[in-house]
Order: sequence, then C-alpha cells, then structure tokens
Amino acid sequence: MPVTLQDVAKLARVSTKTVSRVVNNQSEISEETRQRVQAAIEQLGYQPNFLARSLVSRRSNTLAVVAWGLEYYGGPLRTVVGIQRQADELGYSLLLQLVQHPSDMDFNAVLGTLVARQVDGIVWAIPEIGDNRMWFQSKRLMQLPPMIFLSMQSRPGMSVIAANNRLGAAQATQHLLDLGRRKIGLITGPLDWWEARERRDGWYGALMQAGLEPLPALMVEGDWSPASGERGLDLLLSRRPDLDAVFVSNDQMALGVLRVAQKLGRRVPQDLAVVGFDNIPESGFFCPPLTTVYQRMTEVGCAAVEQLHKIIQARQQGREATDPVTILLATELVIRASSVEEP
Amino acid sequence: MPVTLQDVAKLARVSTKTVSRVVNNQSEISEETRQRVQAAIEQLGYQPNFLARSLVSRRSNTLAVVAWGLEYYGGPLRTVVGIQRQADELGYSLLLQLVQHPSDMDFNAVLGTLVARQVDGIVWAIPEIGDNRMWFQSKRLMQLPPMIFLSMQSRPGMSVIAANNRLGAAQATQHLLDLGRRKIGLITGPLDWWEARERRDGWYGALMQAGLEPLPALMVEGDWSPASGERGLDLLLSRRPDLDAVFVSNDQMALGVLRVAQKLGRRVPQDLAVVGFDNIPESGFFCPPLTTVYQRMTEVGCAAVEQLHKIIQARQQGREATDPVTILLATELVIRASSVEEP
DNA sequence: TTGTAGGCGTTATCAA
DNA sequence: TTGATAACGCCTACAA
Repeated sequence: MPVTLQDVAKLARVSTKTVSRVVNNQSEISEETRQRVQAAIEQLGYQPNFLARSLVSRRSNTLAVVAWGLEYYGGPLRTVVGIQRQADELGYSLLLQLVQHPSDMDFNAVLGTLVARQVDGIVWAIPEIGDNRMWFQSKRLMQLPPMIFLSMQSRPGMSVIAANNRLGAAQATQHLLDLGRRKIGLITGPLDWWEARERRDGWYGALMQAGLEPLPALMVEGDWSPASGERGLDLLLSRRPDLDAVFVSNDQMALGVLRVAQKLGRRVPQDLAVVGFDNIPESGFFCPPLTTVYQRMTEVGCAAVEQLHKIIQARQQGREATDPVTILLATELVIRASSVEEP
Repeated sequence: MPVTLQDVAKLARVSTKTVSRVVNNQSEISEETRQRVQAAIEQLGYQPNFLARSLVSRRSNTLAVVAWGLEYYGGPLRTVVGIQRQADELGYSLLLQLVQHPSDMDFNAVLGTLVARQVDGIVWAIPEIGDNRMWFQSKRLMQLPPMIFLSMQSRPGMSVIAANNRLGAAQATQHLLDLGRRKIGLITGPLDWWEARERRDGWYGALMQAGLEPLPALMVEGDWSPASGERGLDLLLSRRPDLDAVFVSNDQMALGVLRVAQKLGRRVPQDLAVVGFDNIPESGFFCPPLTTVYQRMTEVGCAAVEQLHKIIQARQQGREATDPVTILLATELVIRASSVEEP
C-alpha cells in the first residue's frame, strides 16, 4: 500500500538508485531525469521510509530523553523544551521516556529498550538522588550509545551538564548579605538530591565568606513542596525568632514561606527577606513577587544535544574517543519585591 | 559489531528462524533447543533490533505526540504524562514533537516526518486556536496513521478527547451562585482558543439558567497570563464596582486577580469570591488558596492512547473502519478559601 | 550519468 | 520441530 522507491523508479522508468540519488540530493544526475523522478515522486506522494534507511545507514537520527518529574515544573520540563529545540535544529527526533520513580527504577529495562530502538544518543535527565547513579559506575557505559547526564555530580568518564546550583545559591545569599541581613536561614530540598546539596553548599559558602557562622539551627530540610516550605519557616522562626532573611531552595517552597510569613504578621521584605530558586512563571506574581534564582534549563537542554551530536559525529567518523565534558551554566538572580522594597 | 540473530544462530547451531522463535516466545520449539538458544543469547548479550523488526512487521510500536505549550503547565504537560503512562502499559514508545507556535506552523513538515518514521499513531495535543484545524478538513487524514485530537471542537470523522471545559466552567459559576453571589464577572482566555470559548459558554449558560443576564460588561478577555488577570479585574471593577465574584479561566490569571484584589483592599472571599481553572500545584498555596476546576488531563492522555491502540489493532486486523469517538471527561471542583471562608 | 547486485537484521512461508 | 529462502525498503560498491 505505501509507496516505495521501487514504485517511483518504475513510474519514472529509472533504477531505484537513481531515485535514491534524487531523494538524497546527491549530485551526478542529469537535470532531465531529475525532473522526471521528482514528478513521479510527487505524483505518487512518495515518502521515504526512515526505518529502512536507518537500518542500512546504522543511524536512526533519534535521541532519547529519559526524564522524571516533568510535572514539578522546575528543571526537567524546561530542559525537555531546550532539548527538543536543538534536536529539531540538528535533524533528530526525540524518543521520550518518562519514568515513574527517580530512584528505584529498572535502568536495565529502560536502557535496553533504547538500545533496541537504536537511538543515536541518550540524555539522562533524571535528578541524581541517593545512589541512583551507581548503575553507571560499571563499565557498561561503553556498550551504550553516547550519553549525557544532566544535573548531577561530575564524575570521571561521564559527560555532565547542569546549572551552577552552588553559584546560584551563593548569589542569592550574597544578595541578602548585601542588603544588610545577618540572620539568614535556609530551607533546603531533600538532601539526598545532589541539587539540594549544591544549593545548601552555596548558602554555606557565602555565609562563611562573610564571616558568619552557618549554624545548623539556621537550616531546615524541605521536600520541594509548598507545604514543606510552610513547616520550614515555622520551624526556623521557633528556633530563631530574630531571623531576618531566608533562602528557600525552590519557588514552590518559597510560596509556602510567604504564606506563613503573612499569617504570622512578618512583613516581607521589611521583617523577613525571601529569595527562592527556579523562577517559575508564577513567581513574579506571588505576594509579594519573589526574588529568585533563574537557572537556564532550556540552555542546559540545548547544550546537552549539542554535545551529544558532537560525540555521535565523532564516533561515526571513527574518531572514537571524545573526552567527557562537564559544563556548568551560570545562573541569574531575578530581584523582586520579596527582598527589596523597591526593586 | 552489534550482535545479530545470525550470530546467535551460528553459536547455537540452529537457523535464524529458530532463534527468532525463541526471542518471540513462539511455541513449537523443543525445550532442549530452546535452552541452547537462550544460553547463546545470554552469552552474546544479544539485543533484537527494533528497526529491522519494525521494517518487516510493518509496525513500529511507536506513537507520536505533537504538542505545544508544555511550559505553560496547564493542560499539555499533564496530558503528556498520561500518554506516557498508558503507552508504557501497551508497549509503545513515544516520539515527542514539540512545536514552537501553535497556529502558524507547517503541519505538512511535522506530519511528513512522523509518517516517514512509520509511527503507528499520532496524538495531536496542540490546542485549537483560530483555524489551525483547517488543515485536517481535507481528506488527507485517510492517508495518515490513526490520529486522536485533544481539546478541540468535535468534528465529523475525527476522534476527539478533551476535558469537559464547558461543564467545568458551569460548575464553577454554579458554585458562586450557590454562595449567593449575583454579580459574577468572567475573565476569559484568548477567545480564538476553543477551550477559552467553552469556558465562557459554561459561565454564560449557568448565569442564564439562574435567570441572570450575562452582560458583556461582566466579561473581559485575557491571555492566560497573570498580568492579564490583573488588568482584567481592574477593568471589571471599573465597570462594575459592585462585582461580588469572578470566574477566571485559568489559575495563572487568577493569581493576578488575587493580587489586584489585595492591592485594592477587596477581601477575598468576603467581598469578592474567586474561582480559577486548572488546579495547578501552586494554587492551593495562593493567598488565599484558590478554589478551582480540576481537569484530569492525565486521564485525557491515557484515554487518547487507549483509543489509538484500539484503532491500530483494528486496522491491523483488517477491520478498517473504526468509528471516530468524542470523549469529554468530567471535571471536578476543588473548593478552597478564595470562595468560601471555611472550606 | 545510470544500473545491477548485495546486504542491513528481522520475520514469514512453506517445505523437510 | 526445524530450516532454507524470500521478503521488508533502502543504500552503497562496483560496473556499464
């Protein structure tokens, strides 16, 4: 039923190879036959079959994205958008593989499918949580298509791209310090997340550098949810009633913080300055609008595909070894009314 | 380099067909050879090649999702999550195709790619805006793999799945009526969106049914953004200072509405009851928490894949004609403090 | 400039 | 129960 090269060839009274040449814009063809073939193609509505092409050319022009947590907005979602944009640019299609749980999942099964489908490369966009990177320690990486890992600790032999979480957190904390705040609390994400630890370390470093002590009492662990932000601020204030600022590790928790502050009659930013992380679209409309750290996850996605493309090209041309890279993209502080009265 | 059926066959001293039988769990094979082949498979680490399999079986076990606006959270994102879940269930992989613009895009190019890649079915998850469905009016649909359209006007010959936007808006409005509100404003989405019109119609119908007149002055058109929600409420109040409730067509605009209300000193919900649409994760933490309409977009995604699967199976078994369906999933009102003091 | 033959890795047919 | 052999649709050598 579907039209094949053969059909076109028959209609145009040429060989399949000739049609192939026309389709692939290869030179060495007379303008006349070219026209004739083109006409036949259009008449029949011929569409080349990618599967057959991939089979013989040993390239599927497909990249896989393994991700989790799209529904939590922050990172993964914007990353996927960036990945798609760059993939389009370079002529790849995207095989999306969302997983239900970020840690205890069957990597073997997922990777098996991707390998079976002959993807040219894989973007691993699952956050590093606990030891869910252990699997890759083994040398199996060699047997897989090229992979790029997003948002994880840099490791030898693996290419990693991420936003500079630590720098971002330091920026946020420094901003609060510059405003004259001295009792700066921290609400972290779950500390088995690499990103949460990095943000904590940024806060920690900034305080140290300012000659202040990052006391444990100033720190509370949240779980990224608004509710945990509420609990977090409650706890912090009960420990340190004189708290004058808080860096919250994502915007959703910051939303909870703002709620509690209002409920308790602490004015933001006069009594309590608040800075979040992520810059989700709503954050500019919180009460008050939230100062936050913007991480360009879209660009992380783009960079991932670019890297992957380089590696794929290199491998195909026989140049086997491409050195793994680690790229940390700078973050940007978006200053709004939750930290400065007149931003 | 990669291990093929042949390699396994050679090692196990059987024919390729026999190996194929083992791999595909076909019966009619002696336990002895079966064991031998299995051993060879494991020894070599054989992985079947999906491309080759698809080529000959004329099934790629791949579904395409064409979507736009993942970054706006509301519908598309959760839909994709649902699609993925059901696709996993049924053994399909997902080819994701995000487009940059929802209306003026080159459908031909997108569909061409998908056809070339031999996808078994397509979920069209781009919102209906203006006349961006025109393309499909032509009979070309017949030449394409089975398609399901999400969130659009029901049309003959096309399968459509959506949340019941009109019902949801009516629920929201009825809720406000039940609370005794009588001057109920509306902030719509862009009216060239089908979903925006449906929500407007729901509001309209509920007011009519209550014997109230849905005056044009009660209606303002927004663009889904928080900023447009702010402008919307400003405008409504300038026209009708006695407004006592407003139904806002999405949560993001509702966020803007809440901000303006607070700025103007209108107490929510005492002076002004507010209901949104979408139930984004943050909405429970707005000030005050937002009453809103929850549309189960995840289930819409699941249903889409289920339908697609049915059609694909039918086609493959020769039963060509499967009647197009239209499915509208019920919405659910989530009552919070923006409409009721003690929810 | 064009055509022929063979192969990519798998499944299906039909005979042994 | 098994095995040759021919597809599937395309591309690449190599000839013509």
